[in-house]
Amino acid sequence: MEIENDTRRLILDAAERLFMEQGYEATSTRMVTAAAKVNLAAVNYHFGSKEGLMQAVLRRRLQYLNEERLRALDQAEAKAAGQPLKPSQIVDGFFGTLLRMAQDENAGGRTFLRLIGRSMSEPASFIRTLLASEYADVMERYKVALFRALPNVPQAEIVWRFHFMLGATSYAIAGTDALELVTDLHSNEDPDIQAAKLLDRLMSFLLGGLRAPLPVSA
Amino acid sequence: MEIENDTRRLILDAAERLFMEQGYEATSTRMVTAAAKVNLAAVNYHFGSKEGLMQAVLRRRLQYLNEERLRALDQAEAKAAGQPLKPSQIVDGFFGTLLRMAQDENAGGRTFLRLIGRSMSEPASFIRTLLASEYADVMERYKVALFRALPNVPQAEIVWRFHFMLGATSYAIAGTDALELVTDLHSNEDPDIQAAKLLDRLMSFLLGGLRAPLPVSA
DNA sequence: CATTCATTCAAACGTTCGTTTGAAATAAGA
DNA sequence: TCTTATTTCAAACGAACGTTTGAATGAATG
Repeated sequence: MEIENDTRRLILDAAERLFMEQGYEATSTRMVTAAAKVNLAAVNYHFGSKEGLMQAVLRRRLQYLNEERLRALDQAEAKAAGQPLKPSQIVDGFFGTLLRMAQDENAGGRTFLRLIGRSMSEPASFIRTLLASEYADVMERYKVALFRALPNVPQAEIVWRFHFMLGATSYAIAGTDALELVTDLHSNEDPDIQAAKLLDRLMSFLLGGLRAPLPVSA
Repeated sequence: MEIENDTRRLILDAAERLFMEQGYEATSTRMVTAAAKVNLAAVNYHFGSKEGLMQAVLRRRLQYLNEERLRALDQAEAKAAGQPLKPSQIVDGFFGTLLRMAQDENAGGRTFLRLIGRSMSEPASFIRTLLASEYADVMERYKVALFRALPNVPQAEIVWRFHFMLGATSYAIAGTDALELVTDLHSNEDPDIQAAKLLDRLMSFLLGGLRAPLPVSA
């Protein structure tokens, strides 16, 4: 009766959560199928392999995320009518779009957000290959926008700073666990408010870094 | 004839490199002992378990690193004679000390640098537990120094920004692989010069983020 | 030289892994 | 309704995993 296969979605949801919590290698197909309450063989039947499952998990969310990112950039550039964008607009289009997905449970919510943060540092090469190909277009567009927005900054420097921004972001969202390494803050706030505050805090930090004085050696 | 056991060091060196390249889960004890050219049982004989090996690998370098960090802070505070330090001094003491280790092959060099970057996002909980305990003292000292250096910034905000700095750094050093996701820069420069430039670039970015205007919601 | 101790070694342990199989169940099409 | 795909299922596959064992080896000690 369903348009979308039920078993597929159950597996994707369970895998998304488990890959987020334990990483790719430490998650077995048996854990996934047990959590999804489907037969063990269903992973290989529907996704071919564990690798294929991971790819499907990532792609399901990344496609929507990166479409939204391109849409945000299109919209800002249309409004700017040929003028360069402000760096804050660009940073918000890229990182703000990501963090706002955390408040959309249909788009994976915080689980997907943390999965993305973790996936960026997964060692398995097929994961980095997938991320690279899924990100290629959107990365190119945003790089060009930043080059235009910061014409006095060497392009190599901008690329580096983009890279630093990615790191700060993926690490910030990958784990509250890692955060507890740094602090012993415990908040009882509404998670949505927490997420909004994180976005504000992160945006300030990223923009400060992006617009910092150039290093002497550059 | 050796003071330090030879097999132990061979295993630690091989494990350091393999854990760095493939992560903890994806590295088997058989890979380690094969690379070290020692018997398979040597890991369990000398380190008790694979977990014990990972702990020894991390501890060997972290102890030296964090001693150096405390030394740098002691030295700067002695020279300041009670006055608060400059943020740049503190950031350099923490992150500069780390990045300068990359140029010291006796301290693990770039291999250890990248292992640290990767370990920060390893999912295995015993790794995060180890990192938390190894970092506890040094983190506390640096936090206090930052609080004093930035008396007008809410302490919670400083903790967050420390966290963002950790993320930007660990990600930046974890992989040239990940970097190639962002850019297609290929450099033929001397690795030492590259490392020095990375330090300059990263320091500029981190300081810019640390001193950025506060978010409106803060 | 005899003895003790730490280390190395080949072999095997039981477990878990990702994947495959072929039959049973269910849905769809003629 | 009969037939044909599609999907689910229990069971098993071989391979690789971390770890253990007990004998062989070597160095140090008396």
